[in-house]
Amino acid sequence: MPVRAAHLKAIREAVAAIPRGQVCAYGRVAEVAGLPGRARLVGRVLAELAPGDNLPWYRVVRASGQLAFAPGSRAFQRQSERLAEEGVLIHNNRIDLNRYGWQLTLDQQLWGPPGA
DNA sequence: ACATTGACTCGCG
DNA sequence: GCGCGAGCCAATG
Repeated sequence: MPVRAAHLKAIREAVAAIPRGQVCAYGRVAEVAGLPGRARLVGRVLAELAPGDNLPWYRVVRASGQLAFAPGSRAFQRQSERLAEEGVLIHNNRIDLNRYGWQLTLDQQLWGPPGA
């Protein structure tokens, strides 16, 4: 298997799949992309996006709920704004993943995926 | 070829 | 919650 082009595509698709108004951790994006354990690769890909890229990069956050940028930095503010536009609010520099995290609903967790 | 550096994460104490 | 160490691995110097 090749190393890069395929991974890039998979990661972009995973990010694009994050629903509006929700966020997803780097590690989970990697998993969805079929690259478990490769959260840093996701970060690297996002770091190299062109300015006009449509990918919703701002929906990707740390597993802790914090943004990947230093609080107060320009990048941090940009991301905060984009998220706020979708109703994702940050308190004490972190996002409530139980509320905005892209994850299975409680029912799905308890009952398993439909049809399984 | 080696060392450092990240938009990361997890387990342990 | 925090610091540490260990994985992770492509890019950079």
